[in-house]
Amino acid sequence: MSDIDRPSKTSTSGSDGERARTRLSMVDVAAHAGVSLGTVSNVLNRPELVAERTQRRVRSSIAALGFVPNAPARQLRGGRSRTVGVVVREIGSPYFSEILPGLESKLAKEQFLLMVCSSDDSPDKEAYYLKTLEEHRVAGILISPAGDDIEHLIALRQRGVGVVLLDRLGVGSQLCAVAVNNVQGGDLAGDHLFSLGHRRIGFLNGPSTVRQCADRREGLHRAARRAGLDPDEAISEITLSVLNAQGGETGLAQLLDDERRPSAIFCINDMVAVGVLRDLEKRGIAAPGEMSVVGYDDVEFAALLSPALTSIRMPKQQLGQAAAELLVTDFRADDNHWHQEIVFQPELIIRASTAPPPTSGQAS
Amino acid sequence: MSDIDRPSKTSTSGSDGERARTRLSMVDVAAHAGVSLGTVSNVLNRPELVAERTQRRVRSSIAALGFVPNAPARQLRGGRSRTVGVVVREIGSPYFSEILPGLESKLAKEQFLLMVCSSDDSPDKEAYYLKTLEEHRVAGILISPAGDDIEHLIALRQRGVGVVLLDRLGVGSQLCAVAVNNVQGGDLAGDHLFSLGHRRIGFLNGPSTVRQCADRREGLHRAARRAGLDPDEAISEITLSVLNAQGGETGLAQLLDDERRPSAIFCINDMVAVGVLRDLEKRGIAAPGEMSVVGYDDVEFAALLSPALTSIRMPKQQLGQAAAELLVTDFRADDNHWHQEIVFQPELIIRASTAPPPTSGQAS
DNA sequence: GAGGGGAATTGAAACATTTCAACACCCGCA
DNA sequence: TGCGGGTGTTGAAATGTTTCAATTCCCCTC
Repeated sequence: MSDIDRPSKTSTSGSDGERARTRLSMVDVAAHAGVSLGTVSNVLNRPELVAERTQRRVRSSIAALGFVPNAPARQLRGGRSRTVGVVVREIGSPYFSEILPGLESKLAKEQFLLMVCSSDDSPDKEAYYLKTLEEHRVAGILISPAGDDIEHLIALRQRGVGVVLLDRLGVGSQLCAVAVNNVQGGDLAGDHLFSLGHRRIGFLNGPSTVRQCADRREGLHRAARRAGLDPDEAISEITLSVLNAQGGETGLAQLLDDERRPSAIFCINDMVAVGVLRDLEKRGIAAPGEMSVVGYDDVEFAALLSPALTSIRMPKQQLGQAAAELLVTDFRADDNHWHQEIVFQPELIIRASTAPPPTSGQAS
Repeated sequence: MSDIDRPSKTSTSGSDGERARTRLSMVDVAAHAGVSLGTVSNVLNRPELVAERTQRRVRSSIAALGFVPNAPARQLRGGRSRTVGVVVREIGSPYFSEILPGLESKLAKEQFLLMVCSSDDSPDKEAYYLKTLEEHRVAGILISPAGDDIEHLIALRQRGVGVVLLDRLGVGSQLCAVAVNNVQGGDLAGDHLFSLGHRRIGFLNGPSTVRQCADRREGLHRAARRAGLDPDEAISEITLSVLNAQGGETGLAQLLDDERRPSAIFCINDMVAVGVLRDLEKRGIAAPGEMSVVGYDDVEFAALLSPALTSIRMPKQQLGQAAAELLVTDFRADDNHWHQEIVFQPELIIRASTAPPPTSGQAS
């Protein structure tokens, strides 16, 4: 139990000189079956052109030799590939891991293989991955962009790569996109807190270069104004560099140090909220008694936290599926293709982490 | 808020006749720069052979034309590719999404691209993906196998594809493997419960065709015997077909119907435990007062459940990283390569979901 | 002024496919 | 007997690279 960091390495027998030197090619199959190269290809790609008898012969040669077609070579001549790239901002986040299954199931059905990349919110790493994916001649790319600028994605599209924005709208609709209305999400959260009577709320946001973050802030401000408050007065925003539980803890510390401590906190995602809740408990501050907390994304376990987390639900499964569908139709629509934007609406899920502020002030 | 299922589709302007017809190749670059094809290739692959002046000329032609190398063609001639396949059992599970980052970061550093596949525990789907990955000539495959049989993986290895078992040991060490000792994990959980005084525990297990499940059961039985109990008496095992919260709820229902209701439940993973906790609360059964619960995996949010979940921690980050490292050395070790198995030890994390049984019976 | 040697460049073969025009064969019909 | 028309099959070109032996060029030395 204590040697968790000291894995037991067990080097065991078995040097393998067995690695196949050279792979078999269709030429070998053709020779073995006594037919021409073209016929083997036809058996594989247009069997209706080949006589029954010949087909059987070729197929049994394939099986006998253990021939495995070479997809790259195939693609070289044939053109399009059956591969799509997925570039997410943080592969480990529950948010993306709840989107991925929707993507995967849809694309697997269409026989696509997924190349999954994590930009870790770095535009450089994103650029590197995009370049690499383009070199691999993927049929399309699903991406949740790291930065605000998406010119490079439009250019990519013009070079013939299908592009669908995930969780983000394009500018001037030059790209297909699937997104959730983040302004609305921020508004819902703010509206909920303000109408509970909160007059000053902390906002643990991500960098505003991330579009989602900027949008949610806008929604939050809108809700404040609608409640008759000055956003700059009512909202104390802190920019986190890491959007996980750790970030939530450091953000909370800053908010508590504030001379005008807020009575509620809106967190940019559920992981941040988790950190806040965890730290509130450690500090002996009651939630929601002394401090209300709202999360974002409504990941699967949000309902199971203590207290159960009020959050903004994103239809993640649908998001993934819709994106995959858009990409697939993008392929099919050979020429005159119209860019589509699908916008889902988020939903406020009220649970146990929000309540009116301790000394319910001047409610409007 | 109510139209979450009715996304607003906004078809907008922009049919693009812009799609590039034919891609440029190195031949075009060569022509533009006034050099031969071979020189362009050298600039890209062995710049030390090419004169400064020429390099500059070629590079500026590449930039001017917007040339993008063709990775498949490259691979065709060059041999090995920079792609690895990852086949997990359930892409959406928090368990795998906590392993993936470790893999990704390590392999990204080595300039590999990840093809991620989800077998959904179906050997057929797994076989399909393995075939497809092999056709793509991936350099290697990291896999958490769906079934017990891994002969096909050994064969794959012999055909020259690097294979590393993830979260599972091979038989007779014919493959590299990274795993956590599951027998030990089951033992830890059982030992904890039995020494708390529980004499009958429910075990929500997965299908025993899954090796991990069989191993954990073995550990659990071992702990029972060590506590002087007959495993068949002391353990009431239920096989779940789906290992998520839903499965946990249905499993709990069965355990409660049992004429000899257990006083504790050991769940095959944390998601199942989540379902159990959720349903216990719904039924008004106190945890851990009336029913103790132990999870497995110790996913990130286990500590945040209510009550905080006692669980078996797997070093997931390290698991991913170690697997990636093993695969990379597998590539480098050209010939006489020794298969390595790295076994991590799990750790019991005691939190608030376990306690002595209500009427502490005859403690040994 | 001839020859040697190193650096830079070239040309062609090779990689494993797909595609397509051309060919062979067989059958029925005039 | 010759001929048209399928149906199957073939051969060769094309795809975008890498690799490597061969070649050119230039400078230096004797």
